[in-house]
Amino acid sequence: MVRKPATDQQSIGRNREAVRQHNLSAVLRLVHQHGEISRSQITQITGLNRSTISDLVEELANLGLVSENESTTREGIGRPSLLVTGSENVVAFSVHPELDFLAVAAVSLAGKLLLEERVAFQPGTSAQVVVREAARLIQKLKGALGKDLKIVGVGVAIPGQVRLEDGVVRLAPHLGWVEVPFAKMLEQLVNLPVFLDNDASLGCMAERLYGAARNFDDVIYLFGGSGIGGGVVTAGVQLRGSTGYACELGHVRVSDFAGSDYSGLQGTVESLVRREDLVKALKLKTVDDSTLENALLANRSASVKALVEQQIDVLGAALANYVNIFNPQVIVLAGFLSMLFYYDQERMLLALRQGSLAASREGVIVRNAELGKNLLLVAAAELPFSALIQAPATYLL
Amino acid sequence: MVRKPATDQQSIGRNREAVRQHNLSAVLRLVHQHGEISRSQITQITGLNRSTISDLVEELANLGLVSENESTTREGIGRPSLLVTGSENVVAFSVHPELDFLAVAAVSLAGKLLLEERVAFQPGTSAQVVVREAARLIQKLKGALGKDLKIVGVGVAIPGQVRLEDGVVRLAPHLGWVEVPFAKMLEQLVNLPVFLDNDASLGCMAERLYGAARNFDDVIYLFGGSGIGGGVVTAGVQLRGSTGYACELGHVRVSDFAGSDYSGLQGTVESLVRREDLVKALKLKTVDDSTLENALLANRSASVKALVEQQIDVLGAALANYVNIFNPQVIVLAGFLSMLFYYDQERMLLALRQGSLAASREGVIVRNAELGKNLLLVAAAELPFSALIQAPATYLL
DNA sequence: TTAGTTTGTTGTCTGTGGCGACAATCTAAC
DNA sequence: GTTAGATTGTCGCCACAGACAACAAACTAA
Repeated sequence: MVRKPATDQQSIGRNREAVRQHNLSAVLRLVHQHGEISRSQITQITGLNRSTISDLVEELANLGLVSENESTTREGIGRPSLLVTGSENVVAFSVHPELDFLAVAAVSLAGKLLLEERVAFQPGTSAQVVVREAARLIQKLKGALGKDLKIVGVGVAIPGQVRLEDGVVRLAPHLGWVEVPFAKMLEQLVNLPVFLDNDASLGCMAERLYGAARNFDDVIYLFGGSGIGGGVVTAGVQLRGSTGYACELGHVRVSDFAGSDYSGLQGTVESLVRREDLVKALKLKTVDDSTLENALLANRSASVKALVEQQIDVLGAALANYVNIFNPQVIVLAGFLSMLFYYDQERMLLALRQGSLAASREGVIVRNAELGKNLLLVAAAELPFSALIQAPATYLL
Repeated sequence: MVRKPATDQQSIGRNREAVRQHNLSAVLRLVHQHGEISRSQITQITGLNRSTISDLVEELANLGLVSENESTTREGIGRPSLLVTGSENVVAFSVHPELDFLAVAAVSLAGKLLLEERVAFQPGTSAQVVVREAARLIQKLKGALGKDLKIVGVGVAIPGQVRLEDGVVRLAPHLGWVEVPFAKMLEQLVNLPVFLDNDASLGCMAERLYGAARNFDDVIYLFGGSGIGGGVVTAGVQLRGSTGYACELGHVRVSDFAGSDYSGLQGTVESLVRREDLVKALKLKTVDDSTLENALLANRSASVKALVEQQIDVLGAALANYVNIFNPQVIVLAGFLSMLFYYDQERMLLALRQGSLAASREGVIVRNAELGKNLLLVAAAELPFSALIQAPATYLL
């Protein structure tokens, strides 16, 4: 039951069925994205007729995907419009394996994180064990959620490269996984469709839907953890590449420097902008982001300052490259990269300016991410949801 | 009458009109791309019913956009299908200003280059003069083409950055143009809608439609002339960026080298892989591509070899960056970059391998461009044609 | 309470694509 | 040359999604 993540595949010809499916899909997408939206808003946004929207919403309600409620707030003139809400009974599970923990959550179609479980792991735990544990936690959550549920599937955020077609983890350097058929393994245990994606791509999607890149159609997202991952949205569409391995923004070479990154490449951003170098320079052991940030801002030593500034310069040059390539509207920095930006905003922007073409960088906004650590759990659930939204009438059979 | 180049803007809701327009558009696009295509092929590709296709083709024929002819070749079993051809009476003009010449052509909807005019110019000629000359040549071609014409518009290939919305040339370093409202200027003289685009983007589009990247949906195109320009297609869509200045692949920094490129950026591909360095090293004056290639391959001096190999290494590293970022299916090298690839294919591929992630580069094909110097004239005509194809029923009023 | 506004509902209409039957026109085999 | 088989074009009819108009419902503002 391995399935591709839903891409907006539009066959060339368009027939009646396709229209109906598209419109159902459009309405459900609006409901899902807004959490709660009035019929009249749907009418406005889609451009369809009132009666058509009425019909579409009724069909979605019959499918058990949305529910209609009378508005509670009294605002505006005229008859109040009915509010359409994503059903709380339609849920997806999300799974997020990381270096030293595993997180599993249940998320409702309305976008609410219903339940969450976290388990600590030894670094280097095998995929086998992680999959088993994920399956166990999913069963546990399923039990806790009650009976009347429609379960859409499982979304997994992987810190590494994923083959989207069949959910194989090609390489997750920090986890030490190579060619792990994660989706297949987990599907056999939970008997649900499992979708995988790269964590940074999901982070990008989440920031675009709910965070710092909301309402932008051309976004660059950079996440700094143990390595540096990236996500790109152009013209409102997530960049994936021919086989799903695009957006390796951390592995872009910007220098002749001979040090190498986690994947053995030289002179890349990831090899020059390293969280562990900061941790080491600050003589810390802890790996908590906020602790690191506080220590960084409190520290006054020249050597630390030089290191940070060097990282800022490299990151700024990398951003300039992305700007020349993508001409984005907004660049969102997440993880420890946020600290670098906060540390000396002007310096980073200067490096960006120096390396980019005037026209390309015009109007570019650089800002820090808004969403916290639950980001990825909500975003991963988006994978099965988007498959559902793609084909609302048929997906749940 | 300035217009945006057509982007596949689909409003969220889909009504009957939109369906009809989309299907008309899809059929016309197929006819245009294939030049000549049978009804049954259209039926297969679109997935629509025979009778629907019949209806759609009839409507397009009534609009004067296509014509139907009986097949001349006798192939296959069953009743032979009617061939649908783009009308020869529907034409677009294309304009290509370069450093030392101006080319203007008339291209039919069937994709045939009907007529062409070339005029030599002094480098540094003002935009005013170029526009006037372009208008004169367009009028001349119009006169030569006869009476029964439907003229779709004018497409212009600019060697520089273009604001797509209103056709302003922001910066064309080799021409010495800054902030030139080229589209507006030309429209006032010829009274036709004028569309501008970057030359490398158009080259990319042309190679994808008719050349080395045919049938690929994830393409990177690099053109080496006096500078280096790029074009990118991802998931079948041309990358444009938020305001149209994306794909400046030549201005991507890959080194700490302090030399700067035409736009003053340091360590970029364009600053390290320079055609004029090759010309100088070979002690040539001529700037013809084939002469340069012959001289390069004939030369045996160690210093030239070192220079070429250095350029190959830099270009390979840049390609590796693009591969990590875009995960393409094919990389197409055009202009003098073709020579570098031809000179030592293995060396360039080695550099690519060394700088890219294994998964990202899997299956990537590197090849030279196929289309010659008329490439851009045909591609530029694509701009007004794609506006027509976007709205076949209404575009010509 | 009334006028004005906006929205939901219902029944009807329109237009586009699907479908089946039949004719047209080919190839292949005898 | 003839016939069987296959594919395609055409025509008439049907189904169905969305548009539209009229009316009812439910609000605000005066």
